[in-house]
Amino acid sequence: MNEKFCQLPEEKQLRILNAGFRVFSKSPYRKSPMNEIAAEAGISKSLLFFYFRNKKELYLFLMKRAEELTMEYLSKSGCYEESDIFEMMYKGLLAKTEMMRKYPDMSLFALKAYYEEDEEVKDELQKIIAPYRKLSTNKSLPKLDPTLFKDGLDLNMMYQDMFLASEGYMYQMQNQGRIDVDRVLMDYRKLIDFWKDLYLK
Amino acid sequence: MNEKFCQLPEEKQLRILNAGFRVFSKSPYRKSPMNEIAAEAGISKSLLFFYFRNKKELYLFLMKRAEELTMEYLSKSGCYEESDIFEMMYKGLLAKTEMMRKYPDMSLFALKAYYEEDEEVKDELQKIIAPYRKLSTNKSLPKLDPTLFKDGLDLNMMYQDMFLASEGYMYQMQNQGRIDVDRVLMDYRKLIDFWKDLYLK
DNA sequence: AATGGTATTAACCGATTCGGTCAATACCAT
DNA sequence: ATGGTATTGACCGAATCGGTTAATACCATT
Repeated sequence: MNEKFCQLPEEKQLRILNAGFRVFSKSPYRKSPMNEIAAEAGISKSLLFFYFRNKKELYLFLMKRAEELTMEYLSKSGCYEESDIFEMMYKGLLAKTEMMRKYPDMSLFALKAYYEEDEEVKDELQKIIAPYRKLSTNKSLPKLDPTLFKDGLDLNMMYQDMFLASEGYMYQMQNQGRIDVDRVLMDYRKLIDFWKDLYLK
Repeated sequence: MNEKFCQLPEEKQLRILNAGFRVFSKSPYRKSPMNEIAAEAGISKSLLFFYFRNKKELYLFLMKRAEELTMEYLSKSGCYEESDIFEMMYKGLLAKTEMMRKYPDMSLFALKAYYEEDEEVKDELQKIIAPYRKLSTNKSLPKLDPTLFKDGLDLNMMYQDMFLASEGYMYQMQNQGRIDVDRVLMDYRKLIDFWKDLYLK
């Protein structure tokens, strides 16, 4: 990546980043042309090639950024320090919605990159993705104090229920073109409170 | 579509259908080449053009088939006649998993087609999709007998929870290359039973 | 107004890919 | 051998691709 790119005003950087996320999220690597990205960003193809030597460099740069931003937003959300599992999930989704507000296509891009198999980028991509992989470990149940929950409750099933519903939530959000972030958050908050009432003593 | 296509042995028809679903589900219409579909199906491009006059015809044919098959599988599952909401959801997902067994990429194809905006197919596509649209109305709560459920339970929230978790389930399934259908069904059954225990009196 | 450095682009290139055609071939029963 | 059918390789013109380069627009300083 050309150093000049970092010196760009943030608004322009964002436009280019999001254009890249957008185009690469809609087609596989090979089928995602640079001129489309340039057009989407409102700059010429030549300028895009000035900032990034070639397509591969741009693609890997985007993946690296996606990983960095995800880590940053998640840790900034404080969801890791949260001991209350309900608030932990809420903070997690809060972080994701804020990311979607600023980078609407980043998570879709990352998901697609996760399964990208093009020889030209496959190997180097995997190295960048590695930290991402550990992150998806939160499918499994964290440690909980059983005395806080209703007697006889299967904590594993409870967590699976909540985890899946959250995934479903994100899924629904992505399949909507425009996202009313505040509305989404309110709905999710209601769901969390519903669970608290349902599961806690 | 050429009449000869219908006279093909089912195995070969299936190969071609699934190849189409697969390729079109990975890229937008414009970026999905016929020769890739042919190769995936194990036939020559010429033969594919013998069965379908052009790309547009194949694409629209696939969408029509996807819609027919979905309707067929769903009504055959008996989920519409089911009065027990839990069993209704189970039967619904059962139908979907059976579809995924036979047509692994069909639902992804349909989802992508849902948002396809290419001028070449957009208008005619919308006509075919119309029935599909009504189907997604089941986001809203069906009528339920409140006396069956635990007192004070917010039925609307309950349904939203279950609906979202089911969506999350499908989502997870699709992002796995190969699907262990039986395993998936067993897990979902456990989830349903968990809900029954949780929500019913 | 001339200068010079920087940001940006239009025009171009060779290679590849695309949708689609068609004449030729493989296959198979008679 | 024959004749019909299923299937393909080779080909076409047009478009698209990644990438280069020489030219231009822009802007502050003199």
